[in-house]
Amino acid sequence: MKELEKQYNPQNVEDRIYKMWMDGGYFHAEPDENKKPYTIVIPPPNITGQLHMGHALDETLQDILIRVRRMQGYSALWLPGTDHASIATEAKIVEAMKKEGLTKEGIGREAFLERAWAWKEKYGGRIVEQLKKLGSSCDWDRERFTMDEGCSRAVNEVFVNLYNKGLIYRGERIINWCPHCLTSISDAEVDFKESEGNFWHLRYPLSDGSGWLELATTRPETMLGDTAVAVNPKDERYSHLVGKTLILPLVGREIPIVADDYVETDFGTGVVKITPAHDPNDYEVGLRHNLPVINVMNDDATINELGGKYAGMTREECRKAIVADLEAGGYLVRVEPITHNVGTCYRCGTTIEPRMSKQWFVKMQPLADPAIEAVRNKDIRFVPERFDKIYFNWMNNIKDWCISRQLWWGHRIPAYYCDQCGETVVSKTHVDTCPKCGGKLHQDEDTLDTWFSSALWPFSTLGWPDKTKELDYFYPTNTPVTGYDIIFFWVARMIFSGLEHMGKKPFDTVFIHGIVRDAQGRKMSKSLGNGIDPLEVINEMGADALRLMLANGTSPGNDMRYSEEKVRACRNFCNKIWNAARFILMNDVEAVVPDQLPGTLRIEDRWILHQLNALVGEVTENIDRFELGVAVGKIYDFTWDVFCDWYIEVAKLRLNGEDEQAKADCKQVLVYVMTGILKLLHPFMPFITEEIYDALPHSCGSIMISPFPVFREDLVFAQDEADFSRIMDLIKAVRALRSGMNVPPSKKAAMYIETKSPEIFEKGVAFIQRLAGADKVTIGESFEVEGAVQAVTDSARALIPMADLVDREKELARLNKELAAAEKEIAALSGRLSNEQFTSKAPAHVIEAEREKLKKAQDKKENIEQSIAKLV
RNA sequence: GGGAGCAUAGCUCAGCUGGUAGAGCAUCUGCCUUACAAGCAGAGGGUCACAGGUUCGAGCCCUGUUGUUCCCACCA
Repeated sequence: MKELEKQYNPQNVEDRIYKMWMDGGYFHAEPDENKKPYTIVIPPPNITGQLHMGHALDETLQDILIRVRRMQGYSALWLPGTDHASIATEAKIVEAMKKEGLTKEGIGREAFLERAWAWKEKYGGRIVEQLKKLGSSCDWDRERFTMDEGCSRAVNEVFVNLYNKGLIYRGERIINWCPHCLTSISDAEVDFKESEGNFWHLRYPLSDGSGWLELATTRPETMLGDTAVAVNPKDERYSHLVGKTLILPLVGREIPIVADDYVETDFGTGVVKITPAHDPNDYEVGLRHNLPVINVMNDDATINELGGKYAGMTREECRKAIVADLEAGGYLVRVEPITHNVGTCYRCGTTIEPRMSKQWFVKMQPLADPAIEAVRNKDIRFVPERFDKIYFNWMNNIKDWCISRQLWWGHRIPAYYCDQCGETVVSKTHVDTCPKCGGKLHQDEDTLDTWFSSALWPFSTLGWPDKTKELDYFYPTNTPVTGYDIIFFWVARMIFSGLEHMGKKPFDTVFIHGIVRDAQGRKMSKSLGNGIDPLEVINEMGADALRLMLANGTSPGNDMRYSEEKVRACRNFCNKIWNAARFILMNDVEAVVPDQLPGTLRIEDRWILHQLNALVGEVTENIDRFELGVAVGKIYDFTWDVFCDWYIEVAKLRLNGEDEQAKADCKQVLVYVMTGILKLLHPFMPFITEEIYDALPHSCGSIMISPFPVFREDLVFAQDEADFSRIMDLIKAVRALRSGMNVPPSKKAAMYIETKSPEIFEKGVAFIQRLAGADKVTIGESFEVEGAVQAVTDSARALIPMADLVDREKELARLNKELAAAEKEIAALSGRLSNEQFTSKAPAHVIEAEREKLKKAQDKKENIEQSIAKLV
């Protein structure tokens, strides 16, 4: 039998155990017709990423779910992998090249991609190694990468299918442009941030010299591209001007005054300058009124040659110059400070420039409809349910998805253009020659949005478009686990992609969690420097302590706060289990047969087995309902307050005794209950439970493949449970009494127990002696004891002769206080029970429970009264 | 402008379909009781944000108010 160290030391355990699991192949899942499948696909972390608390929470929750199902006999597949993260990775590589004095354009596409793959080889594995530190039981044999061959094939397949169905198209639209990343981004990738700005009130002169029109703008530099000014058609202030023209200040262009409903009469001056090339709303107005589109900016948001003397300036420089010139020209009326929302790039934070551009789009409406229906009819369910509203809101208002990126790192768009005739060919495989004219084809230079490939993750990773046995068995998957912040990016897109390409939903339940904040409730961020490194926490406290903290502290969909005290408390719990195990092992349990109970059970055995069994039932239910925090909280309480504080303490009586059979029986129960606890706890705390399981007599090679406990009718012992609780109540009452009188535990005293149920307390004599500081215990109906203090419960009175300590007046006061409390309870309960409304309307089990409580309160009151009588 | 979450002990949070409030940490008292001082035994501490309503009964359901956090839309 293995010896356990005095204190649990995770550093000595975790890596060794993880290796043992890997060597055993326990993480690997295969299609198995004798088992039910259970599948989770990991939200693929970025290859550039480093493990942070958000991952730690996400992975912990997934690992809990997958380990439970695996132990319950499912073929449980947790499919891992990483994301190429086009924009983030490319930015990092460009950054690194900059230090070498190189640019992307300088080295060219091919050389750049070589570097990128080298980068992936170097850093892509880092995050994977970090996931392992958490104990993640991913099937590493099936690890995938969004740009590996299979996933890339799926991407091309999807692109071509959607194109052929008319659901992917290329077009010139106004899109979100990041002047720093130099690429388009999707609507979902724009972060609106509140910022302080100005409302510049300008006046544009009428062409006929009859006066001015005042308007207000937050972006004066865009006036270079103005092609109209709009007013509301119902606005009587301006109706006489509609159709007239203005001379655009500084530029001199003649532009029309148009009427459009888009303009609100009560905002600003009720006049809007229209810049179709640089504002999505203006673009719409421009379409309706056939206005020219004048793009005055370059890719990097500097002013282009159409900007005349401002050409070459940045947006910011141009704004200053224009405002100064407008003021000098008498066109600036006033400047009004204003706070407004500015769109920024979610990757780099640069202000987005809306601009006209030719890009590829996914037509969303036909894809969104079935995706909405799947959630509406509960085919796919969000946990917690409220997130379906967020999903509906997004899906119902969805616009076409801009999927092309002006980046090199990613899936290159499988579209080819003919240099001769201009024909567009979209093909899964590389093509060189134009099918129409035989001319030379060149491939589109752009790549796809990184989320385009992650949208296919639940089936691309299982081998689609091939019909693999894995795809057949593991798809639809079951439970993606992710933060509410990526519902749009990932979850929504997996739903419509799965429905469209597989014809089946990608999963049934989306388990949503919140984000991990710092101790003050702030979001952890690099700029604040308040991030906590999970790896450091693991080093210091152990992975199990961190996992327990994350699991215990979370309720679905809600944010949580990280605090070191919480982890420390969990670390202490690890030590508690560890020491309970040490205690058991100290008692030479080699002969114990695992998973078996002794032929004869004592009252305390039945009590603990009843409690454990009830716990198993409850915990299983909680887990099925994704109430993981509640589940592990219950196991925690049972382990500490029930098993350690009571059962182990009473077990010592038999273990220290002479009766060898009793000793053996007790060890059997100890190991049985301990093993039950370890199994329940294993999904939450895999390392320590494995280490202890291995040290105890056990029946499986590893706890992670041992069967999860199930509720058993034959382990319900309600009567013993109730009887033992009565004994415990008396012990607690005596302890409280002694503590209140500052009697040290070492001071033993005789005890006379007056009770109507002597048979119960006869069974508890030894426990009372050990745990309530009694030496000789006598049980009967009534005793005459001089100078005794009395502890009263509903089923017994304990008289303890302590003449030197008894203060009659104090005793009387204490008992009267208890009497008053009992009477108050009786009044409340009997009031309720005599209320006909209550007895006729409340459910039977509630009434029964109330009667039971009343009975106990009355018994207790009677007992207190008798105790008082003895004092008088 | 639309929507959602949160508000419970000094702090951080549980409280599952309404049955009469819990944990961890902190505080106080007493204990080295041979698994554990990262521990053991006790104790104190809450008009469950506020105001109404439904109900025999509300922390939980409904309405409104306040505070707070967030999401979406977007303000020319």
